[in-house]
Amino acid sequence: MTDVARSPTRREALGIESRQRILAAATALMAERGYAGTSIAAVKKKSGLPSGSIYWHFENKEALLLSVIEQAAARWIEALPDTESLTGLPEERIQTFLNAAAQALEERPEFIRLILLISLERRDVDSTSLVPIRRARTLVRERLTTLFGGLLSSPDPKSKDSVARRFADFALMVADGAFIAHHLDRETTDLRAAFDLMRTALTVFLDENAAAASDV
Amino acid sequence: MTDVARSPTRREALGIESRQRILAAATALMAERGYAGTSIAAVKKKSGLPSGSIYWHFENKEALLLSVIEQAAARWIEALPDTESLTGLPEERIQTFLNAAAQALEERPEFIRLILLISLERRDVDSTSLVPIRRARTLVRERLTTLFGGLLSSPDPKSKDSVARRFADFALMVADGAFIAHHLDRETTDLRAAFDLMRTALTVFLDENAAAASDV
Amino acid sequence: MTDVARSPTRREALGIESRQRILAAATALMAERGYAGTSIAAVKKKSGLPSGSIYWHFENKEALLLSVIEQAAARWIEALPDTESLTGLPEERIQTFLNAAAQALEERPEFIRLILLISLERRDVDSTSLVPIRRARTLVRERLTTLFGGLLSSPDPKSKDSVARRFADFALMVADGAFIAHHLDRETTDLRAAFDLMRTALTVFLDENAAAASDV
Amino acid sequence: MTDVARSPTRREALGIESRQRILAAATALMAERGYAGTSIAAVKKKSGLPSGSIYWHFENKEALLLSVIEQAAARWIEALPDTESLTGLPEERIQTFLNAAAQALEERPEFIRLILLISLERRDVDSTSLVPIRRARTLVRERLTTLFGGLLSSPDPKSKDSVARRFADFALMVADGAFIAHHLDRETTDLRAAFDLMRTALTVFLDENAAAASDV
DNA sequence: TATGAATGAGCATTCATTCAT
DNA sequence: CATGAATGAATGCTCATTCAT
Repeated sequence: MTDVARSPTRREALGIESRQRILAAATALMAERGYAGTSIAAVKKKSGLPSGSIYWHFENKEALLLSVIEQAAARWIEALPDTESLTGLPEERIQTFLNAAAQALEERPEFIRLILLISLERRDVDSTSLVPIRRARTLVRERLTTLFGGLLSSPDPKSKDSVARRFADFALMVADGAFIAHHLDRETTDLRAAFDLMRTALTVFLDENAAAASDV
Repeated sequence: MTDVARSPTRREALGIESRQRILAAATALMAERGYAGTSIAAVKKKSGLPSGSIYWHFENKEALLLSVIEQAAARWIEALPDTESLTGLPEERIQTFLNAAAQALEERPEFIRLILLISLERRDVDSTSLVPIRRARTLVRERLTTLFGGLLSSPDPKSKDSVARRFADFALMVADGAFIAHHLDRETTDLRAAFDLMRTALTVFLDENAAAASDV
Repeated sequence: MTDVARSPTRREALGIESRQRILAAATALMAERGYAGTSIAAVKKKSGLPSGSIYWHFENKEALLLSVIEQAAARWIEALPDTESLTGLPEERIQTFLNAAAQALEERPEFIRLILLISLERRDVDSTSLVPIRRARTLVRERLTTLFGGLLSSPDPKSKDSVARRFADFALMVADGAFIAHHLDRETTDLRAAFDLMRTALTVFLDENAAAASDV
Repeated sequence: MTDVARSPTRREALGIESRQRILAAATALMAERGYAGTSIAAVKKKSGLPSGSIYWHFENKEALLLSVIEQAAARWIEALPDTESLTGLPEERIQTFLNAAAQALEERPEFIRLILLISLERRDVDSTSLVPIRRARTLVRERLTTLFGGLLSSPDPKSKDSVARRFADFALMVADGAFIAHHLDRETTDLRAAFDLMRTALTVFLDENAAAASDV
């Protein structure tokens, strides 16, 4: 008896849609005003579903937040290009990856906004909501580490990985910082220029690394 | 003996101290839990002063937030070294400045935390609280621009300023991003390493700029 | 069996009863102490229902006041006899009507008390609550005008209506004034005597009118 | 040793003026919004004097109300003509008196408004504030009784007084009712017409009384 | 005589949550 | 699966009043 994925009944499908509507409303509100600033009444109003339904689908407000973050984190990861799909010269691969990241930042700022806001707001209150956030960030860092590792030319795999990791951390920092700058000083900030500068920096690091490696 | 600027009476001095106690409590709480997450009851409990007194010193919660931010922004600026006090070679100056910035980040993280949290949380609610934040950031950016301008060697002052400004933006981004990384992935993040990487990047940019300038 | 106007479920019936309990408590309190003098806590205590329930049934205190007034106005009108039901000689009809009015005043003074108090207290604050009051008074004035119109004997319908209207205004004034006298100087005031005097006055007016009409 | 009314010192005069300013502000506010609807903060704002000063001049809010009412009642009585000053035929005397009353109603509605509002609002809370109100009304009723008594021609002084008293009560009722009508249905109410009607009624009563007296 | 600062009880209202249907 | 009614704790804020100066 195989576990055949039976298609949901009409009733179930309706339930799934309701859940999704609540999740979408909560995501938008929490990304805008934070967790404490988002009332169940506001979610009810925005989703169009009665508050009772919200508590049918989610145990409580905390659980709703967790689902919101999990979904947002999953989508954030989906938006980033897979490192394996990148080809060409090192500089080209970096360029492609950073372009994709900058584009994701510009087009779907709500996810990063949500992640940053919640992680700042909830750190000392309840850290369970930070788990999926950390998991997602770790995944992104690993992807970046893999990318840089593939571009470095050190003979020592251990030091290579360490250098790649440092580059990855640096890239993530610039991305976060760029988002905040874009968010806070939108008029005076040129997001693309910042990513260009980062690309230059990373390319230079790579070149230095290549030179150091050939010295050996 | 003219009656200029009479010193405050005992009662007035007490009032000033009360105000300061409320402000300190509110700053700590809002930096930790955000604006919406900080209740007046919590401020009352933490400051030890009755809620009526809070409303005697501040018109409402919004006004309290504004005062909190203004004080935090002022202290944040005070903590940063003045560019004029920096001496030595370009690399040394950058190093000194970044060291001071990293130290401020490590020792007094609450101010940046507050600034980032509030600017994310309140953006779409009420932007008046963002005014002192933007003012402080602009001041820091200008200080950085001056620093880099003094180290660049372009003959064209206009392009020099433009380059210095881009470097300043970049540095601020890395600083913000570093704070977030430090905050979110404390175990896996090496703040000093990130600032070292930024220093390297900036030094390389400067060298490239020097080379480009001598080409002319 | 069509599904028209289904009877309320047990829960719904309970809700209606709750609403009615709140309304009754608020009516009694507001008629006694006015709008500003009636706290939600007092309504909660008197009705026995939690404050949250009050806000479930009424949007806010203002809306509760409006409902209170609407209900009171409706009952006030119900208490007054319909002019069409009056028979007999003019003097008898007037007597019957005034008796009913005096009785209503004595038995259910709360409604007039509420109407007078609120209309004095809220005039310059928010006049929406005066709308149902004005509507009710207009209806009473029209009923009185009809009554007097039926008793007058002027050949000119226009002047007849104008005279009837003046009599109606006058009767309403004496009724209001009688209530206040009854309220303020209860010991020294004889409500029935006042209504008797009014009846005499109105009868005399009618006679004068008849004489004037026959002169033509 | 006569009780020479020494003129107040400058300091005292200032105090009297402050007291008067507070009283004026409180009168206006309480006549508009009632006692419960008038906060000390509002009196402070309207009078321009600090709340501490209000409590220096008046023991508490209740005492302030009492002073407000006493002053208002005194002025209300002052505004009415003395019955002894009235001369001429009975009808003329009534006309003069009612004209003065109607004028007072139109020109200084705040006093009646205050008296009616407070007496409705405070009846069941604290009746001490009703004492000066009752005293003032009694005085007015007596003045009216004297006026009518002088116009009546009954040989029996006891019955004469009783009739005069009934007329006085009736006149007061119409006056109060006229004020309310003027207040509530200003557009549709003709205050002068109502007073004219009352005058007619009173004159008729007097004539009837004269006829009845001569019958004896 | 006057007053600005303070106080805690009380205010109207919203909150997250429960539950009978 | 869904929902409208209910609940009482907690919210931001105003209140009448006190008191050192």
